[in-house]
Amino acid sequence: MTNHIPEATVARLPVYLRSLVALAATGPTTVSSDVLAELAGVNAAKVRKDLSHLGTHGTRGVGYEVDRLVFEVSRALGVANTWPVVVCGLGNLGRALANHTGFTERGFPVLAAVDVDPATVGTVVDGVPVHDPSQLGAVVEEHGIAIGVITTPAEAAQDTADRLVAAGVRSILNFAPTLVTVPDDVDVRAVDLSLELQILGYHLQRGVPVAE
Amino acid sequence: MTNHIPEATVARLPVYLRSLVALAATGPTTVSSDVLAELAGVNAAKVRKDLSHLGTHGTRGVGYEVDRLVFEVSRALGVANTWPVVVCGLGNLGRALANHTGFTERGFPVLAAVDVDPATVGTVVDGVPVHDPSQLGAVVEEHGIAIGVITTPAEAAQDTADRLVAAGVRSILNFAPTLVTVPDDVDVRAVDLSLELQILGYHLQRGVPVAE
DNA sequence: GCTTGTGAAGAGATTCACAGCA
DNA sequence: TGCTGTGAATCTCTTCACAAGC
Repeated sequence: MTNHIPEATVARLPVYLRSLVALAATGPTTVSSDVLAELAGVNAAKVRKDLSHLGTHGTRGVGYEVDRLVFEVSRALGVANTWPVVVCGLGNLGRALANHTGFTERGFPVLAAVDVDPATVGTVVDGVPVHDPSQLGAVVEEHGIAIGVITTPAEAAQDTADRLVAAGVRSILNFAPTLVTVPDDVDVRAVDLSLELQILGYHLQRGVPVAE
Repeated sequence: MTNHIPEATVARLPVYLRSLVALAATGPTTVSSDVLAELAGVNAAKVRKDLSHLGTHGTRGVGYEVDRLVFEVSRALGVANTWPVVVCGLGNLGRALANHTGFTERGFPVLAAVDVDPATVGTVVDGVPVHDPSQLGAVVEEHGIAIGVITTPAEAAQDTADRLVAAGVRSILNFAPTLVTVPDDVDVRAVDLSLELQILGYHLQRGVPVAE
């Protein structure tokens, strides 16, 4: 039932949710696995199997009720929760993320930032107060920070991760192009922008496109 | 041999390369699969199997020669090539990426940008000339653009992708939170920043950390 | 009719475990 | 002895295909 959703499915749930919300805005009250598959860019069997992990009930011959599906996917993802975020490192990327409206919209408000630059510490950038890294503990406690985003240079990433962990943060999104090591009970996801380009470059070089 | 490297391996090659380059800077001339595994955050058997796809030759009892491995991984990835990039959409994220030094360093110089804002079209932002979307064809031709990065709002993403494809671009990195549909011979990779946070949020809500 | 839900088959990736070699 | 290279086993995810039900 709702227990133990495979990781591959979890990674697709936000995509379904996105598609369903967009669909709901355009009218239809029910949707078939075929249509949802098209909207999400996957195949219909996968949609059905994924949704079956939520203990959903579509109607044979008809499809799924859109509103109910939005509710069930949202609940599975825990979208009702709000998880405050701290952005660590206000370079170009950090600033862009601190200012990214999509985060707040989806329940991930950026409530604080930290940076080593004494000139920015103490100021408010795009509505986000900037603190010194040494203050992370207090910042996390004050704002109930649940997620740390690392946008420092690679050299500072591990130190930043250590500070986040020490401050009690157990979820980290790491944009620095380096591995960060954390205790087992901390969840790290890495996003390496250059890596994505390198993968595209690999295919370009081989002249072999990949349908996706 | 060098033919047909599994996608999962391709996705790890840049990580190995990153680790190897960092390692080379610190001294050792050889590296075992064990050590490389540690640096890259994977396990040793995976490293060996991945490298075997490159037709590498380590030395039993010793390990791999670092320089040679850097060369072989680089060649497999086609890192010697330079792939010019156009950034489409100069919002916060687009600006950050246009200005991202890591791209140029790794062979993906951002040579042009496009944006719908008439006030920025014709100007140069952080050394990158900004054009009108209608000029994409000319821009691609002039700079030999190989990769298009989409950082527009979701509503404009499909239109932008269509223009890129029409201009002859066959590799797209899509940051817009929506599916873009392209012909089979075009390679699209999607990076959805909110999606990454939603996956972290899922684990938070379940209280179950994931070792990674 | 049409579409779900799901066992079973298939494909791919990971890990094991060990023979082979320096 | 130490470490690679790799078949075999295992695990995970995907896809097929069809019975069940509206």
